[in-house]
Amino acid sequence: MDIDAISKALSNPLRRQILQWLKEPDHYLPVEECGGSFEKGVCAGHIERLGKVAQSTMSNHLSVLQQAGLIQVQKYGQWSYFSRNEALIQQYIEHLKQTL
Amino acid sequence: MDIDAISKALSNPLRRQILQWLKEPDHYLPVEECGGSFEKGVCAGHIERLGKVAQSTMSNHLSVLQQAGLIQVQKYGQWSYFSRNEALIQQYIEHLKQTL
DNA sequence: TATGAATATCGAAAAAGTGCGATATGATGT
DNA sequence: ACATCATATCGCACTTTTTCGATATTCATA
Repeated sequence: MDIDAISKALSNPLRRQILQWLKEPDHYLPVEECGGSFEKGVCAGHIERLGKVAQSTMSNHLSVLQQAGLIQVQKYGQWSYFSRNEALIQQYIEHLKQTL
Repeated sequence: MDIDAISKALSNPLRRQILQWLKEPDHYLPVEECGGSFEKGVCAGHIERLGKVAQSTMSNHLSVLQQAGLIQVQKYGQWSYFSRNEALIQQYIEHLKQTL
């Protein structure tokens, strides 16, 4: 668990927002467009439409979250499905409870 | 509770370290030099000696932590005694548990 | 009042983060 | 093969963060 990478990833408001979107995608996104379910995660394009930034910017934020381990990617064809790494998120909160 | 200010404050490794030092000052600092106890907190000079950065740099980090509300200052004469704001720290962890 | 000690603030330089458009990559469909 | 769509990466500008030395402030004391 890379505390520094996680802390930095969480220091950006849009990246925190992305984690919220991924938590309950059906509250924010039309499930029909995502293969009928969010089981595999949410594809980058949908997240991009929610955050009002350029495609390359969003791609970069997703990459930062991924490198910190907070989200995972599964690729199906030309789509990238992002989902939260709940285990790591819990582990990080637990770490804060112990050390912060 | 300013989530953004707290997140940014915690995104720096030295500032996280400072919070640890303040958590158990007697593990790191000589209590004799601090008026016989750490009840009021720890004075800036002691923290400066632990972190190997310039005095102005440390002063700035302490200021960032303070503006986020994570630590408090009490001034006695020419000394500034810093201590953790445990209530806010707990509140922040609780917030993460709910929203992250 | 002059000196020193503890801390804060200022100004500048370097480093890191953020954002965008353009381009590249890689899969899909015609 | 070619055009298209989804996503990633590149190059660059802009902003913010980090750090430092120098200076200011504030209090204590000779």
